[in-house]
Amino acid sequence: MDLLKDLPAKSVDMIFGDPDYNVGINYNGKTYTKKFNDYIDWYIDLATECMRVLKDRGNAFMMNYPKQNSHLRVKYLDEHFPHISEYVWVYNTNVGHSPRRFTTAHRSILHIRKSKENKFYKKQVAQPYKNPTDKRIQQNLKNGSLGRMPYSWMEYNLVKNVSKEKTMHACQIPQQLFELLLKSSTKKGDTCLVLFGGSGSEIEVCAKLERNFITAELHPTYIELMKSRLENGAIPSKYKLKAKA
Amino acid sequence: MDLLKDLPAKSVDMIFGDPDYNVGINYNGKTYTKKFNDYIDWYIDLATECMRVLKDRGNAFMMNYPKQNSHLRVKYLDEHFPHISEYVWVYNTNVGHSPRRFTTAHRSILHIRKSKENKFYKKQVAQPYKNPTDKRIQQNLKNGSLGRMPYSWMEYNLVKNVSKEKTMHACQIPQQLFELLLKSSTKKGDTCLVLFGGSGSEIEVCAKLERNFITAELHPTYIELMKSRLENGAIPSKYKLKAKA
DNA sequence: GGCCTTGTTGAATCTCCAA
DNA sequence: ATTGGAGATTCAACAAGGC
Repeated sequence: MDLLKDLPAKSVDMIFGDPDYNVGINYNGKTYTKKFNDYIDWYIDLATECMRVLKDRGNAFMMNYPKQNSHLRVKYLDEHFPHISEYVWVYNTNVGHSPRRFTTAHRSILHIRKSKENKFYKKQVAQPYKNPTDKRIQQNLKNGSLGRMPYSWMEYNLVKNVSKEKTMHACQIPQQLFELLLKSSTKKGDTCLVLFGGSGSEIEVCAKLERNFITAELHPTYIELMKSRLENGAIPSKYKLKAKA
Repeated sequence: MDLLKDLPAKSVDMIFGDPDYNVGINYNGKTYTKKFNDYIDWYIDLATECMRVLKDRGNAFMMNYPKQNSHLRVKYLDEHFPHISEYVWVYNTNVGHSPRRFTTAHRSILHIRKSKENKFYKKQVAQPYKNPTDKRIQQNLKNGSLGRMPYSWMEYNLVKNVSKEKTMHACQIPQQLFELLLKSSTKKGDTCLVLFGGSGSEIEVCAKLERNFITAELHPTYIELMKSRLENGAIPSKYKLKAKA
């Protein structure tokens, strides 16, 4: 948060926030649970700073559970920003099958724009058509169309424990998901602010796609992880990494 | 709304609400905000009455766009009911592709329970397993398991113009979606309250599955439609149909 | 390579017990 | 009485490994 306050206003093109959800998960020995209302107050402060550092035509994405994002939206965002969309990341899961309600298997992502004139690069995130054999679709493809626009919902698998992508970090999001959001809202050389770098998987994507990044992560162990990941992956060191230990 | 106020407290097992979403009308800034707030006030009143008539162990489902449901939840539901889940209905679409954000292709469904002890019938809505060839899954099936629990998100196609299910009503929801919710929360002979019967497709499902129903629809034309649908479908007249014209 | 089998584990949820 | 947090429970999905 201190790092965030030091950043100049209107300085970043894209923000991705995937904070702790306040559900008592153990992050390498530490848990960070607060009362719900305190958590929301903190979340609003965080979002306020984010919106300050975001450029007027930039895009911010905040991921959380639906309830938390509803409160952020109603108690803060909707009062200040008229252009907000909600997206959902949906996935399959094999845990937590409650007998009295449906199992939670999605997250909310709020897309906040400061103006209607936000920069957005639809063509960079074209998705494969659902029915590529359709005659009209084939005509589209022949005419140079790269695919359909993404919808407000996207399905990606959770990063499973056994997956190669998986690190020691407790709750990684799939790189593909972040890549979609990043590509949709930035071009090469643009600056992306990743709140809570976590395991560094977002940073890796930024580097691969040649976006500059700024990140903050509280946990020293994760910082080491991120650093080594960047080095071992032979990622050019010109990308700036700020870390708050 | 008047009909709703006439219903006795704690008298229905399940409520499904799919109200008008208050969209399609462009007001300029301030007017929009006022109209939106008026809408939310109305929506809260509606939900308040619903929760009054719902049995203690019943289930209510309110469908709307994410923003509207966020406001309902934060400004009313979360203050009174601790057991709320948000589900999403996701679908494919080929309209409304905005160049500056992802196309809205999902709706929010709030599942409100008055207590943790709500009646819920998991077995009636078992879904197919994702990997039915797994030996352990096959063992489950052999032991009488009907499948896995549904997740918090479900994909069903929109009711298209060309579909047989389609009537003249503007925005029908798929019968399968309603069927899932109905089966999960009621048994034969239970009573279901359908707010805004619309074209009567929900009523048809209630009748088919032998649930009693109560509904209200403002538009006389739709009431005629519903009636003829029931009659032509040779549906027993024991099911009570209240209509407010 | 595909197909079958098995290992592994959970930003899920439930159940206690203590404050 | 309520709340809340730690620990136990559960089970189905993914990945990997073997044939």
